[in-house]
Order: sequence, then structure tokens, then C-alpha cells
Amino acid sequence: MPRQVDHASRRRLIAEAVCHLADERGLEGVTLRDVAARAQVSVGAVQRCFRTKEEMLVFALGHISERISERVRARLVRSPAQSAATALGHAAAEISLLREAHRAEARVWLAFAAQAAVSKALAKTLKANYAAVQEAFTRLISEAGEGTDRAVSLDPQREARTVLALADGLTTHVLIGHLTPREAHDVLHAHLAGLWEQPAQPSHSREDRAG
Amino acid sequence: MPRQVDHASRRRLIAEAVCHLADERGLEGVTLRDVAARAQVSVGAVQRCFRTKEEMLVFALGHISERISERVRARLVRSPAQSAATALGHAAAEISLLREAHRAEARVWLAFAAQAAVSKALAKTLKANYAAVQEAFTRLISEAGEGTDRAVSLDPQREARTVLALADGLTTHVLIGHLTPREAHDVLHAHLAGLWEQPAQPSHSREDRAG
DNA sequence: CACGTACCAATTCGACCGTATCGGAACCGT
DNA sequence: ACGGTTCCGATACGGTCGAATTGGTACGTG
Repeated sequence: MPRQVDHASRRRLIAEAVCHLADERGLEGVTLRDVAARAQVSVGAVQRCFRTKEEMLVFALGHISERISERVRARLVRSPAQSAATALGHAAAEISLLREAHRAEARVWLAFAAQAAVSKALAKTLKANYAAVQEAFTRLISEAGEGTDRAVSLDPQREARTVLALADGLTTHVLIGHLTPREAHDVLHAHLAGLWEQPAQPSHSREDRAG
Repeated sequence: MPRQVDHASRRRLIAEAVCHLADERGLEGVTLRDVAARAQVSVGAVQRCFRTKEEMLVFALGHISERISERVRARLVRSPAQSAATALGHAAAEISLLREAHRAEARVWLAFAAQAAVSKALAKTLKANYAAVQEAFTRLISEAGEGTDRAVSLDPQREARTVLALADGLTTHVLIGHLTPREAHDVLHAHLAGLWEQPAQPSHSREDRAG
């Protein structure tokens, strides 16, 4: 056998380069040449790892998705002793990428999300990730709801979707500059607090329908 | 005076073309040639209206932003007699672009939002729009809070930010395909309903704090 | 009726894109 | 030592990009 190369690790290296460029210039600024230069490999090497540019992008999206959700998972298993409510708070803060250190990942996520709206391959990868996170959130909310008297457990899945969408919306608003990270953090935790802290009130005095 | 042309209306025409293309292929697929072809004008005409491509994009973003927020505003003044809560529901549904008819606008918004994360000029335009909508939402929540016994009025601005971020997050998730429009609509209205329907808890101290 | 001017379509330009190809270097079993 | 196989960097190609230039046309003015 001739000289062998670790394809897997090289693909990861290239994926990192893609993410760096997507962070700095948006996904439009990701070209094969720049990726190769950033990854310190030749263009030919990039093309040998990925047949087309799209294949490279899909892999890069999977790469960063896995990294983010892995961090969320780590956060969850690290605090199993704590209440599910606390765990959810940590996980939500993690997924919203509010920390300055993860601002780059947030920009990459937004760039990919926008592209996924018009690219089926990217959308598939992204959807799979969201489905997993939503399921985890749903389970957490379910567990947390059992311990309290609040009837939040009415629909844990819906609450999970709410938290997930809120987190992503906040991420977007921080990236745009409409909110500061602190403000976003405040909004997120206020929402989460509202889930458990309000005690149950068996009788609704009056219904105010909004629709 | 030589042959005159209505610059303003032509710029709007071109902006429409930009939005159409951004909807179909994402913002990367927006080129001067395609824009010109879609707007039924020559490339030169586009270049006379906008000195650079970025100037064209900024104008297009302002164009669609104004259109969306104008629709929200129209929705608000159309139902002044109804409760502020109802009005907020309508406005939030409008801003989240969940209706199938506005799916294209949603894709355009997402494309611009992603680009705004790395483009200062776009971010400025987008921020101005968000500031206006957030202010309107804050006022609505304030008014709605006065009529109820619920102490939601603790921080109308924060609630406005929550609704706005939630709406955007839901829009994104629908575009990606993680949620159906119906599910997103459900989440949004459940959240809004939660703002007013939960009765106050008299025994609680006035401060609701949760890390 | 000329004339200048504002407008427009077409062309050109240099740069860069993604992709394909190729000669040589590196490596291994024999 | 050597031939075969795999990897690598460089280069060429067809195409498209944004931007600038040019020649022609329609129009209001003098």
C-alpha cells in the first residue's frame, strides 16, 4: 500500500477551515481556494476529500452541529444530580451560543441556516440536529414538570419548541446587534423562570382569547 | 431636461427583483445580471441606480423591511378597538411571516439576517427596523397589561423582546423544515396566551427572580 | 432645426469561481 | 532495488462575477 493519509481527520481539518471562513465573511466567502489556504492544504487535497463544494459544506455543517450538540449533551450529563429545570437552563444557554467564546459558532450557524432554507441537503442535516435537541428538551421539561405543581406539563413538546425557537431568535438578534448578549441572556432566563415559578391557580377567572 | 426616468420607482422595481432572487436561490445567487434580467432592465440601468452591489442590497433590505413593518402597522391600526392583547397576537403572527403567502419574504429576511451578521451596512438597516417593531410591541404589552390583574407589566420591554425573538426563531425553524407553519403558529399563540391568562399570585413577593 | 444632455444597451475588462487534469513525489510489498 | 499505487501541488479551462467604458438614442432647450 502506498502512502496513506488520515482522511477523516483531514476532513475535519477542512471543516474547521470552512467554519472559520463562514464566521468571518459569511458563507458566500467560502471558496475552495480560501478553504485550502486556511487549512494549509492544496486545493487538490480539498477536492480529493470532497467531490464537490456542496459535499464539503454539508460535512462542515454536520461537523459544527455535532460539536454544538455534543457540548449541550456534556452539559446535561455533567449535572444530572441537579434539578431538570436547572439542567434545561444550562442547555438552553448553551444552545443559544450567547457566550462570547461561541460567537463565531453562532455566525456559522446562522449562515448555514439561511442557506438551508434554499438547500435541501443542508436542511436535512440541520433538521436532524434540531429534532435531537428538541427531543432532549422535551424530556427535560417533562421531568421538571413532574416535580412541580405547575401544570406546565400540559405540553412539554410545545414548550421545548418554544425554548428552542426563542434561543435561536435571540442568537440571531445578538448577531445582528439588536440585543446585547446580556439582554438576550436575561430574556432567555426570564422565560425559563416563568415556566416553573408561577404556582398553579386551579381556576381561571377569565379567559382572554387572542387569535 | 432630457429624457427623465422615475428613479425611485425603478429602484423599487430592482429591489423587488433582488428579493425574488434571494427567495429562490439565497443571497449568494443574487448577481447584477440576474437582477437586471428579472427586473427587465439592462445591467447598466441597475448600475446607474446603485453605485455598487452592496448599495443595491442595502436598499433592497430597507425595501422589504419597510413593507413588512408597514403590514404590521396596518394590522395594528386596523384593530384599535380590540384589546391590545388581540392586536399583539395579530402583529406577532404578521411579523413571524408564517403565512404561506409570505414564505418568500421569510426566506429573504433570513438571507439578509445572515448576511447582516457580517455586514455592518445591512446590520444597521435591520437594527433600525427591529428597534421600531420592538418599541411597538413594548407599548402593546404595556397597554394589555394594564387591563389585567397579571403582573406581566413587570417588564414589558423584556416580554416584547421575547415575543420578537420567538417569532424570528419560529420563522427560521419553519424555513428549515423543522416545524410546520401550523406547529409554529401553535407555539406562538400558546406563548402569547400564557402572557395574559395566568392569574397573578398574590402571596408572591413582587420580585420574581431565577438565575 | 441643431445642440447638449440624460438615459440606456452592449461591450469590455480583470479577477475569481468550481472543476478537471497531469507530472512528480512519497510510500509499500516484493 | 524496484515497480505499482496513492497522494500531492500546480496549472488549465470554461464560466461568471462586479465594475467601467462606449456608442447610440430620445428629449428639452435655445
